[in-house]
Amino acid sequence: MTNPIQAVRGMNDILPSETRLWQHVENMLQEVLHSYGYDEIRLPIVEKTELFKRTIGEATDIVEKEMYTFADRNDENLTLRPEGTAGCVRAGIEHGLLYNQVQRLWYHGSYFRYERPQKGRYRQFHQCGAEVFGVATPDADAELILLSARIFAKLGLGPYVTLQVNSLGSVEARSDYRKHLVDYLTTHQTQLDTDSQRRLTTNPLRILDSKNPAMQELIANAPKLTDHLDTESKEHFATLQHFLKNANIDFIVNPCLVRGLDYYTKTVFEWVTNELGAQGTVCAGGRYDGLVAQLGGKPTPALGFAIGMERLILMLQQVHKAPTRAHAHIYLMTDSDATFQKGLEIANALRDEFPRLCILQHTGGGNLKNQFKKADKSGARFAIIIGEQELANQTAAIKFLRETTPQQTVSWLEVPAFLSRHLEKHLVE
RNA sequence: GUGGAUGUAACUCAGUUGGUAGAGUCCCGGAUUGUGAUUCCGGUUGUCGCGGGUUCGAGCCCCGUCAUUCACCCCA
Repeated sequence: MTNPIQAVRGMNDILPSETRLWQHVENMLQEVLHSYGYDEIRLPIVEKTELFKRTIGEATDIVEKEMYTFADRNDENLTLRPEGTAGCVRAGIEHGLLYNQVQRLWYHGSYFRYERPQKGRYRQFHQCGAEVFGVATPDADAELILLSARIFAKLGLGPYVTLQVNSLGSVEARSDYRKHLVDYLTTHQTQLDTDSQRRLTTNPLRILDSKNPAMQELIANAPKLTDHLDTESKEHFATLQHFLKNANIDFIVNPCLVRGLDYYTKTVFEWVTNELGAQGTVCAGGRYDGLVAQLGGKPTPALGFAIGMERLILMLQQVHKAPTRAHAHIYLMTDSDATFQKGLEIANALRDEFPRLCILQHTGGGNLKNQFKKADKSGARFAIIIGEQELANQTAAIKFLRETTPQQTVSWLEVPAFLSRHLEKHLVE
């Protein structure tokens, strides 16, 4: 045997034992988003590199060292998308979706970042994102957060997540604050750890987010972003909190919450959990009022969030013990070419009659004992046996695999009626 | 990019100071030539991640490498 080729590091196969759960989560997300009036948009996986450099920020880790970037055959510089907002805004501008209108969009797909894989963090990962364009007022922020809260509630994850919110203020207020913070930190430079020394020039706001216990006192005494907010942002943030309280959404204001991407303004929020080890953020988002104009569109306020699908799935697997296997409902067995042929006919007739049923017809030969073993494993409630005897009599033997009711023999024509009598209603409607 | 842990059967894992590769589950056959999940009997699991080195001899010791995993960094 030659050496088997393995998957690329950090890029995972989602196996049949997991896809049920993925489908369940995806269906639920789609349902909730639709119920809030969001429309799906499907976007390319590859964009021009320039798009991400201009939106995410040239000095961020994502752009500096985590992008899968390559030149195509025409020497165009392209990148596998590391996040969704940039492409969504690009498409919105390109197709005139953002001009003088309110637009609610959602999307779902694969993203790529070249990082060391870890629990809840992979090189190819999946996000489900939602974006709202054209609303400047904090009611949109509130609605978006409520939508995310509904998703966690519907998945039964409410008790395991907490909502953190903060406001970064306007672009001007933020850069003003940044100056104050850098001044403060520079005077205490000797107390900074090596990571923070580096961040002092690249991304000083992130120092507030440091996990190093030795840094906490220094951070606690640092100038507060809240004290440097512009009046409009303050009011915006206050109104948002008011809406959230009245909607009975629990949240905590975390003044140290700083998102990693450059384009955020005013509201930022994260849903975090303790169930995932170091990767606690399962959903994150915020407002980015400047981005549309920055990419050449008419100035348009906007906001959105993204959910990390792998993290959501990991949480569900950890918190509930979700059944993940598909169950057959009926296992159909035969014992010769002629009976197999008849079995195909009967199975297809049943599929016409009951589209929801999963009918597994045995293939691969073997005696009946063997076939019954497989039938048992399939999870089916009924085994339908078409042997030579049944073929001659135009009947089917139907055995109850999960209860002690004795096996019955019914004519071919009566099989559908038998099943509608005995199977759960939702399967045979 | 940095640090720790782990790679033995399809799966979960043993493997003694270095001396012929093990168990359970699964799978297959039989007890029951047309009836499963229980029971009993029998059987197949293998480049011990890969490549070097030390040794009479390496799953075990040494070096390298790849992968997985956890954490840092960063982020969903």
